[in-house]
Amino acid sequence: MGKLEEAIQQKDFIDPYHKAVVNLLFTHSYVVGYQNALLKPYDLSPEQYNVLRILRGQNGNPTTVSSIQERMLNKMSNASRLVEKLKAKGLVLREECPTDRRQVDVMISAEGLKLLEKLETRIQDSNKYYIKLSESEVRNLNMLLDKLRG
Amino acid sequence: MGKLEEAIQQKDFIDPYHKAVVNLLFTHSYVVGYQNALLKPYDLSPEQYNVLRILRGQNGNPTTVSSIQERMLNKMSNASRLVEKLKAKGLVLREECPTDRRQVDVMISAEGLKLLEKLETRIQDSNKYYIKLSESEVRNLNMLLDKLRG
DNA sequence: TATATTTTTATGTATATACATTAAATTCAA
DNA sequence: TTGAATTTAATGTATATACATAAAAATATA
Repeated sequence: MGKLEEAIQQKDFIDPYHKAVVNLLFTHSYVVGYQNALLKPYDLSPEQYNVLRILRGQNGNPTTVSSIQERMLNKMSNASRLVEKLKAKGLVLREECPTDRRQVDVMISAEGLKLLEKLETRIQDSNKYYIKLSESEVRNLNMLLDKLRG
Repeated sequence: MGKLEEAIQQKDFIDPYHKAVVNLLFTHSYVVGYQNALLKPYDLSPEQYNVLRILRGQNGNPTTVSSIQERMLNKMSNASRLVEKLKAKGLVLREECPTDRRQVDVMISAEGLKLLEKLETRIQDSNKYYIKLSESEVRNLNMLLDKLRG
């Protein structure tokens, strides 16, 4: 795969910033491709997997839909419908919040936890396989992405 | 925005590789948000804009749909329908390839070129505004993304 | 307290994506 | 040279995304 210019046969970028935008979009597609392939047998999308992880991070405390939305990777996505899908698969529990009836309490189910556990090592192996960077380079990349967003 | 852990209130990543995946998805959403906002008044999606740039890069030579597909940022997207949209807006020309009737020759139109030109400086300014990295950091990021894909 | 404003979730809708399938044209091979 | 295999583009379909709007409940204000 290698250099962006060769991968997409484009070389007339406005400047390195524009190239970075294209590079991010292209690398995103590369990563999501592997994620989809791994998660598809389990009938999960990458964002659904992420929401399950968000819920597990609550250590048993219920979370509202808006709180999930804030933490989602795709800000404009739709937490409500996503939770609905996960509930239909039995991976989360959803019930009216007793203190505020507008809100909805969402929790990961035992089945959801089991699925996450089953996926953990597969994902770890997969990530290391297709991310062709050393650990220090990955840390550097994380630092730059954090800084990029300011 | 800053550090990923704070931005999405998640800190239990499997390892730096997994964090990089999440960071890429999140940063992608950040970037695409700005791209959408900029392009929306012109009724273009980021990938449509990219295809126009691919076509301009051909310097007047027609390109086939499969060739566009290969160069697109989103490998699984649908070049055929995207070209159809751009044609409906008068931004590209499309006609049967004379030497191979399966193929379709696509070219950017004068109107398409004019639109790209109009967008150029806006995009350049916008990119520099929301990518909060120095030029050397951006180059470093591009290098790491290229290397990531191997 | 009654009404307006805000918050929270759900829904509507157009577009985009992922992926399978179809249809037509070309190339390959018996 | 005829039929099989391949290539190319288009279409079908389910899901996801972007964004507007609606509906219900809570809070603020007159």
